[in-house]
Amino acid sequence: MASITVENYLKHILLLSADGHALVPMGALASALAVVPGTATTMVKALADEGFVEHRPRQGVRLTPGGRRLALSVLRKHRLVETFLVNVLKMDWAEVHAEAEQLEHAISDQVLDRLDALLGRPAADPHGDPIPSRGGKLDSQIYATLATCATGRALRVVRITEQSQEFLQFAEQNGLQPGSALRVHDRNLSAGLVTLKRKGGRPLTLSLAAAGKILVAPEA
Amino acid sequence: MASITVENYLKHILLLSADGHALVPMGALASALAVVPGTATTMVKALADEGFVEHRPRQGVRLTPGGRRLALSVLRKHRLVETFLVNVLKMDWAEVHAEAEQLEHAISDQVLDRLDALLGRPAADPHGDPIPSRGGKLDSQIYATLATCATGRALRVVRITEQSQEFLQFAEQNGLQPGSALRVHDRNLSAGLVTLKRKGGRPLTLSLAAAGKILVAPEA
DNA sequence: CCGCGTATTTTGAATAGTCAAAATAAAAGT
DNA sequence: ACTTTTATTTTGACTATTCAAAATACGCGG
Repeated sequence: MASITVENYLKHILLLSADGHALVPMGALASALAVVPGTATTMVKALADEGFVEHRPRQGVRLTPGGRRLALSVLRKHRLVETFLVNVLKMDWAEVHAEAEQLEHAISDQVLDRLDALLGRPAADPHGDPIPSRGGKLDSQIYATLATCATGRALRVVRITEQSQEFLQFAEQNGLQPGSALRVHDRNLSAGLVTLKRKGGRPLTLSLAAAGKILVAPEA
Repeated sequence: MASITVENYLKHILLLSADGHALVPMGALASALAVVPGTATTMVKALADEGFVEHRPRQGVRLTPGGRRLALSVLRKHRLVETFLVNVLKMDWAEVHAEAEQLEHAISDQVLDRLDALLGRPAADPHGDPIPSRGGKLDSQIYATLATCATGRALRVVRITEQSQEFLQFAEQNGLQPGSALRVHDRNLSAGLVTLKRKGGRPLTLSLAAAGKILVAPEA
């Protein structure tokens, strides 16, 4: 059985690697895990010995197929647990991340499967992040952000790419949950501001930095 | 934060201590936790340093009020999680113990409270064991067992005092879940056998040892 | 009171994961 | 090319938890 620590390392390598092939630099991994860089190096070498990752010294780490499989199963647990906490226990969208961080290591595949069925086998969690399938497929579509999409078109919020309480709470209070309908009214690059029109709401102005954290898709 | 190991030691001391005042011998604790006796001694001394237990060398351990509080909160988590797994996820009564063993250390008080509400604030788990209240009260009623109760009276199964898969499965297959109605038809101490009549079922014969693990209350 | 068996404690060593700080390699600037 | 900066790795040490095996204390039968 992989320890909680091992599961966390693998999950974060997966999350930082995006295309699943790029090398994740040690520094990035260490800071994601809140350990000093030396610790990450030591641990990554141990993971390499166990066949979970490939370590290119002074360049970074990459998951092996086996490591990826394990990482995806942890991520699946995390996102299904989040979905459960929000949809069934009615917890606040912005605060479930920390809870899931613990539960993802304690839940068995059996329990997870029941939970999945109870939730109706959802494809995405409440933040809009895709949930890996049981078979380990991750539907990673590329979306535009409010900072980059065309103005004027009808859009739908797909996902918030930021885990912090503050930001999620801010998004929620301004009606920017995944699923919300809106359009970009104006974008002023020199001022770094984006103005939105929400369906039946007052206009809202965001900084370009914040807008870049909100993924959107064109309204079907 | 108490580690998972600490939580487990405290929980088992609570479970082995019954009246909450008796000293738990090291050997019993060690075997409940599946560690060698020396390990239990070492750990108990550490727990004593942190104020969770009182250690009487060569006699045993006992929880301090602080240790008891923590132990009860772990036990509450364990039993509410079991209830959730059976009542909501429809898992098998006999297999939830091991699952809860993991989850009890990963679930926050906040999540637990929502779960408790979802379940209707139950007083006992699916095995019939009482669930400690949020305030840390444990309703520990003394029940008779099938090995000791009066014969002929209408009874109801209250609890199975045995965690093993085999036994729970056996009990389930023979209609001996908490709540089942039955009466003791005959008890033969010299042969070590107890014969039951279940409401609308064929008679069933149990060993005295097995009968002693099934707690019953007189039918209201 | 003495020796015996059993439960408990001690001692020494191992493992997993971590940090601090020194050493090193690679990248970047002049 | 030479120096500086920055990222990574190494080294030595520490904590929590565990085991194996040796030492010790306790209660019991004679």
